[in-house]
Amino acid sequence: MPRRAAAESQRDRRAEILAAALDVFAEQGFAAARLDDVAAKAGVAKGTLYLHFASKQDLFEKLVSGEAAPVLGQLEGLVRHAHGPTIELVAALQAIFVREVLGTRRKDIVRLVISEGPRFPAIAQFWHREVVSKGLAVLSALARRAAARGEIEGDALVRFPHLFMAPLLMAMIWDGLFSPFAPLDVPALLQAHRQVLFPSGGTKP
Amino acid sequence: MPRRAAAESQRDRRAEILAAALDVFAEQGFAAARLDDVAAKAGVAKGTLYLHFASKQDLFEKLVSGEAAPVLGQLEGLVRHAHGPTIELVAALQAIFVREVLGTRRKDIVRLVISEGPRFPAIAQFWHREVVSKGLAVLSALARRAAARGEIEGDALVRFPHLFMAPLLMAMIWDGLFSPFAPLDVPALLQAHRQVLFPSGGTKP
DNA sequence: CCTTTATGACTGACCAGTCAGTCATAACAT
DNA sequence: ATGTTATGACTGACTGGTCAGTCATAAAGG
Repeated sequence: MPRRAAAESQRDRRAEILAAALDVFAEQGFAAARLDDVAAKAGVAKGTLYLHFASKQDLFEKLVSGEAAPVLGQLEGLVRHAHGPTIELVAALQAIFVREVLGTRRKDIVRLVISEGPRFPAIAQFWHREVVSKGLAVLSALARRAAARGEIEGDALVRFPHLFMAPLLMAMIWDGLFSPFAPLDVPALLQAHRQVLFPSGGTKP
Repeated sequence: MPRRAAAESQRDRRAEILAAALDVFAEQGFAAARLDDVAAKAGVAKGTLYLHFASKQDLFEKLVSGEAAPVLGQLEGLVRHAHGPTIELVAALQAIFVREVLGTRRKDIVRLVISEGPRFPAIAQFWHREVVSKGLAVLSALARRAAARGEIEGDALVRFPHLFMAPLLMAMIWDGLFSPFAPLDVPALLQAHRQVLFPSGGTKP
């Protein structure tokens, strides 16, 4: 086998293991997850896990630290090359979040960070530095743009872009907890949120 | 010991065990929590736990199902006997939440429900029925009141009272994850949220 | 005494992590 | 081409430690 192909199959293996690990960790949580299950789901022997990751914790940390960048990139690009009413921009950002996070297994990563983060300070810190603070900076810029265009009043959203995120976070948690017996109409929730954020319908009052 | 006193000391024991269990479960999560630790912290032997609870899971379920009612009662009372601008009512509700949930170990209960709920459908269902849906009903009534007084526009908050709760939820999660290295100014966040909800400052435009 | 309540040593299942051994493929030799 | 040796990814039975739950025994209460 040429060196290139070997390196590729190596990466594939690793990716398979990470995918299996996501399944198992998302379903069981860190402590209850069994590496035998991860190995079985990945179609490898347990020993193989240890050729790619140093320990259960290492596997977990690699898993939740791996998927961060691309979505943030999309958001940043959208805001940087923005034109038109900010309410439409917000709708587009929300749609990206719904499609790329709520609609994929990335939501499970976020839920794992929320659930297990308190016991893994390194993960919490990484996520705050690499994801949360960057995301909030983008949203704050968005709020500044809306204020400059006269679409919103006050500096509340510039100082606390968290207020953009909060309903998205709630949707994610609701989905994990209650959706089997009390589903939440997320698009309607987000539309309602835009109504609240832009009471005049997105135009200068 | 008269029957009354015996029953009381029985209840005290139980309360001590539940308090210790909250400490341990909140710190470790369900799976990693050790009942030896709970017993030690409660000052009893491990066998004693099984005189009060049938199993680890039973203890956990009793723990997260026990603390729900009183706070909701406060909220309901406040809204029922309301007078004055709704923005002040909202500020009062938020203050209750900060004092009675964020400021106590009740926040740990909520975090446990969020983290472990997906693996304990009975708990998720109980909380949705007894806490979440009741809380949302109160908040929806609040929104209807504000709309009737002309303090807000549209029906977004009536249909999705979730939008009241979302920042409180975010504050709770942020506190558990990031507060050691990136504390959040919760009162300022909530004030900003009120600014967004009541753009005209709480008076009819 | 006799009942109720509490104890903590014990058991058995469970699981992270190990490591001696296998085998497909690569590299080299003829 | 064909045979020979080297490599290292992969395997899975095994080990040692952990912990939920039990139960024979002891204390406390009346």
